[in-house]
Amino acid sequence: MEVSSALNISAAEWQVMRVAWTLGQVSSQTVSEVLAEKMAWKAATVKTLVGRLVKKGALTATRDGKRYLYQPAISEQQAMDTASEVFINQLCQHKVGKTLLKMVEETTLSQTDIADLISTLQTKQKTAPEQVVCNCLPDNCQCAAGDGTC
Amino acid sequence: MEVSSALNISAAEWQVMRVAWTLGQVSSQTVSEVLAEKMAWKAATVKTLVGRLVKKGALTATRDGKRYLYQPAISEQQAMDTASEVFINQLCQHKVGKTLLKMVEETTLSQTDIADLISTLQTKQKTAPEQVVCNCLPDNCQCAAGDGTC
DNA sequence: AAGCAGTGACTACAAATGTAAACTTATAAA
DNA sequence: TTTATAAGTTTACATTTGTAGTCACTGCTT
Repeated sequence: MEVSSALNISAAEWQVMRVAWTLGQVSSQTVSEVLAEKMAWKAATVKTLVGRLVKKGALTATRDGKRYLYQPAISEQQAMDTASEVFINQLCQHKVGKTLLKMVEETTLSQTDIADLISTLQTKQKTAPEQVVCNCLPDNCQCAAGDGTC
Repeated sequence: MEVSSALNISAAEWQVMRVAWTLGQVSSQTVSEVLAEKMAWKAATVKTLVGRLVKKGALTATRDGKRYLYQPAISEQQAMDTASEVFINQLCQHKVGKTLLKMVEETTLSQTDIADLISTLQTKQKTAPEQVVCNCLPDNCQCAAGDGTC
């Protein structure tokens, strides 16, 4: 089963979370400063976003004098994994491989990342199917080929 | 530069596009039937979605008697690549590798997909950096480690 | 020719999202 | 203690998104 507390974080909110995840604990002002150039948001916008994140349970607030310090209530990796899952599940399973390939091609990966990926892939290779069937249509795929390859 | 016709397709719309991409050409009724169990949408909902997709330029409509036949105006792979890019760019670059790994672990990939991935990774390995620096903060990373590793 | 049934077009509407102004309140400084 | 100010809280508002009802039109059928 899946706990799947979903907790969906929007794109704008995600930016705020990244700062919180990176710094561990932030004031809304810090977030504003950090995202100043990248987002050019007014302080009010950041406050709204932070407020929504607290309400959603993605951030926890701790009083600190006149202000609050916010800390992530969920781990970045967990959030990213959930987001990845949602993203992948939205795609045609038959084409996920191609898309993953594109992502690997377009992304800068570290030696470690690459080594881990290769290792995992080699293991998967032992039991991987010849074809991953398209799941865009119910049961029987009616696509051109008619063999589930879309 | 980037043409970046973005053309952002929502989650619900994506479901419709998948059917269109798979069948090449569809009537709104076909979409309804195909997504019947998976989405349980009323016919009206599908029509709205199709309408929006046409307006967005993701689908093209061709008259066919009393109805229209819709065909994708953009390729699935292109759409997926764009979506991937947007998704990846939203994440901390330092952690993209871990996330990609998770995706690879959680996804069913074909022998070909795996072979292609390994091949690409081995090539990247030759020029990959030791570390991918976190880009969650402006210039100087202030995270714990202070060395850009978040 | 009249009518029915399937389609598209228009309208609806709440929730989520992106952005932000305005108001209020609680400190820190004077 | 008064006050300036930075924070948080409330309110605002246009879009987008998810879902769907309703109305009008157009061929196919009798």
